[in-house]
Amino acid sequence: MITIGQLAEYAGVTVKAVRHYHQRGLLAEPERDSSGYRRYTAEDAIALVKIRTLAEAGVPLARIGDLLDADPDALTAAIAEIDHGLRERIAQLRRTRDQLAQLRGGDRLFVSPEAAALLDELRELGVSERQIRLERDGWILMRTASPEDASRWTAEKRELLIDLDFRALYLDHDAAYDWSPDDPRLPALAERTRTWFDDRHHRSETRPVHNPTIARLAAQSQPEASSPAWDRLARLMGA
Amino acid sequence: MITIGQLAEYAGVTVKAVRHYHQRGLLAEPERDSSGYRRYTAEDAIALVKIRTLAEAGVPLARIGDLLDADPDALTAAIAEIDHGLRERIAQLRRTRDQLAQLRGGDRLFVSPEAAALLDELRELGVSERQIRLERDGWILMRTASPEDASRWTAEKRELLIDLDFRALYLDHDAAYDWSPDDPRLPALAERTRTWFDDRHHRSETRPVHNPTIARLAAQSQPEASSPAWDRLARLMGA
DNA sequence: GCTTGACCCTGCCCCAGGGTCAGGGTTCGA
DNA sequence: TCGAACCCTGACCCTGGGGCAGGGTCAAGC
Repeated sequence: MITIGQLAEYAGVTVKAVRHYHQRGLLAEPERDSSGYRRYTAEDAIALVKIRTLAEAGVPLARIGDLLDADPDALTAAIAEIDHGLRERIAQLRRTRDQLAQLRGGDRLFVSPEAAALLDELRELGVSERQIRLERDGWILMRTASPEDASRWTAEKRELLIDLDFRALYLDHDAAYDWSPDDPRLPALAERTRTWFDDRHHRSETRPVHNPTIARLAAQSQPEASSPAWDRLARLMGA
Repeated sequence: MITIGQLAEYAGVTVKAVRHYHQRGLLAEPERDSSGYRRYTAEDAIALVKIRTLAEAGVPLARIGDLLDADPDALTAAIAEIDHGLRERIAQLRRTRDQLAQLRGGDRLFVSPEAAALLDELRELGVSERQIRLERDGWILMRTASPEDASRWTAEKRELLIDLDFRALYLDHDAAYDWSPDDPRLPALAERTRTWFDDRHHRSETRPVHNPTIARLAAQSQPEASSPAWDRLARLMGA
């Protein structure tokens, strides 16, 4: 006959946990000795190890209670199911480890793989970090609005980047961010941009990504989403 | 600017969880629109994904708060530590899977590997299941009293079992459990047992495991731990 | 015989990480 | 213009215990 402390240590749980299991009806209350202490037998130890094993597997205590006085077939089935859940949790934890590793840097955690690839391509092109942040945030917001559209548009934009003219325009717009709104290069840039759009339209290819909703989404996401020069550019192109 | 529902779906958490993170100060409260709705930016989405990633790794919310506004070096160190914990948890879950598999049968979960081997040997010898339960429960209780002693005694008992005389005695004591207390074979068995003990003692080998404390422990652990015939045997040997 | 430290008892409140419900107001698409 | 789907706050509930209070018990050493 052993005490609650010995029992708890045997099973590797706390005394408090044992009392908790009594309260929940998982473990039968044993006899008390003359001073009111609980006195346990080997059978209690066996029952407690079973409880602990199931609890460590993540089985809720309420279900452990049912399981322990279920018939062996039901127990076997339940164990198979619990084991399956365990395997899944292990897989999940492994995925979490991968994600954790990405937490220290990079955008892959926040955007789709396609968008991440797009951002990498822009980086390689020499686009400013400010502009890349802008792009990234735009894609994040787009995905919240419509993941499928965002995915499609990402692909389209990556195709567009094959076009050397588009690349040049993109880089120039990026550079123009910091220009003075009176910069004489702005009208020329606006003209080139408009011509490029018209060309594409004439060749009746897919319309480039310039959905106003998206533009608005992106624009409102950050204070740096516009600049005096860009505002001027927008007015010049809209005219 | 997105709503709380869109934000939550993006990060794969519930709306309630987002509000919870606000309350805990993990995620800054964003601006409200004219009707009091929270309006989020891409930066909030990024922050939320970070929070979720850490939370999924099992980091307590309070610590996540500290981590998010710690310097990058501290973050890197913390991530390494968290990843280590994650790896340990995966190993732990794997162990739990093994234990779970043993839950359906066998004693290996409850006794030391040595004691399990001893029980197997007894089974092979043809010892009754009742007696094996008795042995098992005895070892469980002994381990709660003194794991090292239990381990040593287990080894000694396994050595003893090599002795053919001891085996025969063990099996006869097992069989005697069900005899009538008046059975004429009892005195002879008691005599044989005593002779065997004396022989060992003369050869001054290690004293066999017959510590009274242990006997008492085992005896009190179960109602079937004694029988009329055994009681008689004990009296005969004690005389 | 007395003290000291390690146990044990019950009962209570506390924590994380939310879920759920109540009792509203808002927005949006058909 | 109406109903569905959102959003708001606040309050209570849940699991699996931890911690503490306030007290009783036991065994060892002096």
